[in-house]
Amino acid sequence: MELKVAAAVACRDCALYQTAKVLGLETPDCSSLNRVVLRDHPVNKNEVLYREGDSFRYLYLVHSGSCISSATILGRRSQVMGFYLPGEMAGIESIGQQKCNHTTRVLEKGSVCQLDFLMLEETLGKDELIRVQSYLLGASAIHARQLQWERSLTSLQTAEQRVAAFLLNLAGRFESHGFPGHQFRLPMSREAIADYLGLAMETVIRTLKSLHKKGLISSRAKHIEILDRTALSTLLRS
Amino acid sequence: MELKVAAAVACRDCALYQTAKVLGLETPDCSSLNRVVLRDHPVNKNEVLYREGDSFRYLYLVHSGSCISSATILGRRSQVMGFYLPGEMAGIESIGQQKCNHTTRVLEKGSVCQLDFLMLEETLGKDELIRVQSYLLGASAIHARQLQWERSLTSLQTAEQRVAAFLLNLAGRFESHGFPGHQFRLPMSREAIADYLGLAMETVIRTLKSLHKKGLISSRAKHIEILDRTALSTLLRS
DNA sequence: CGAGATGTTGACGACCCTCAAGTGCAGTGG
DNA sequence: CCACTGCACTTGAGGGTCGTCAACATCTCG
Repeated sequence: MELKVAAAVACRDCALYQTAKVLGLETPDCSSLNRVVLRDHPVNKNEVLYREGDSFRYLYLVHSGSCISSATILGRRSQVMGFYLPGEMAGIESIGQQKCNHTTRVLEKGSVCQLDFLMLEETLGKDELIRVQSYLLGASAIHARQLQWERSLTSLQTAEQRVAAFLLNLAGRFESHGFPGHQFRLPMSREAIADYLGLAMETVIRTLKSLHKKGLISSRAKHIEILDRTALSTLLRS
Repeated sequence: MELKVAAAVACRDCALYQTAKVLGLETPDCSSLNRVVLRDHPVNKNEVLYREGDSFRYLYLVHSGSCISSATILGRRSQVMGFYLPGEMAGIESIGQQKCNHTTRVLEKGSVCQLDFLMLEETLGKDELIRVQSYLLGASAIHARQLQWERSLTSLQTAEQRVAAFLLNLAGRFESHGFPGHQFRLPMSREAIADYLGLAMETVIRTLKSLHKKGLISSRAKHIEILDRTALSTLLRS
């Protein structure tokens, strides 16, 4: 409808590109890169990238579109664990393990680059391997920071705080990948947000409306505009 | 008072020992090991191992006693992020980053082994470095799994579910380090549990009492006994 | 023994989950 | 162009859970 953003990261802003760089795969003709990377592979809505229990093999860089990942934890029904925006890397949460512990599917159709993680380890020399591992440790750390952020949602008491934190987090992530952070399109349904935040869908809806009425955001369908970022942040400080 | 367990892991059950093994530092006289590891260093209650913002340098293996870590996230007051039991590694959450993002202090006095992470990287040869990095990726993955578990607390609706999940998690961790899982001493205060779980202290107390009355656990001061593990697990399945 | 920290209990009210009914929108086929 | 269907979203009413506050008990340690 309105601003149907064909949001896509430039390759140089892409995390996989960084990976490729540390690999020394940045040759002029990209021949080495092409051995381990499948580039700009189109994916359709609801397509599954990988499933819980699959043996771990690939990292996916979301080039355009977006993904949602879920997992069954604590023996409960599958829960939404996170979202992958353009420029972010899916599959990273399974590094260091035999099997994937998330199921990740496409939320909005787009394209992904795919890196064969196993072939990487087999193909590389020692020096390259050291750089790759070192890079992956850094990537794991970034993933861990996001996990810690999500973990701290537990201590946010009100639905208003959780929704505000969610919007600010999305804004920051969009910005860090080169998109405007004050105005964006929510890739996911209200229900997915609710599941992710541990709230009921109705509560998410009412909270968005309430923030809208207070003038802190504009929320119309999937289009979000952040009008008063400072006030939103202040909500979090208990 | 009662069963003042001098809970301490045997060195072979210790995560640092595993590290040392992958390092090839397992020489008969331990001379190499002693270069990077400070062993069995006694620590007192409330002693700070490292502080938020410190530059990252050491990994700590809790040998006996226990630790609590906290962080300021979302711009709020410091929040309890986790506990380190005997056999677990503190500091792992800062791997891949310049600075520590947690403050970790001693909850019950005991002793820790300390590994100089920076000296490690300087001292080692390529092959050793590859093994270390590979091991650390695995350790990060374990840490990430615990983070994911904690993250999923958000979706547990009732206080009863959160407390049950907490007790089961502790039980599992004690067991995986060679201690009985059905009966243990809580190292931390009710307040710390509450903060960790995102609940009020009073709620934690009432919930423990309620679980006690239902016959699922026995809770007397810091002493916990798990009487019906199956029923506790069932509580989590919504 | 006394003082401060930690833990416990009760009363009350706000917040949010549940359930249920209703609205808007996209895609389909006549 | 219109009805029709399905789905996501919205709105309202009611009740339970848990946070807050305040008083009190117990534990710990000098």
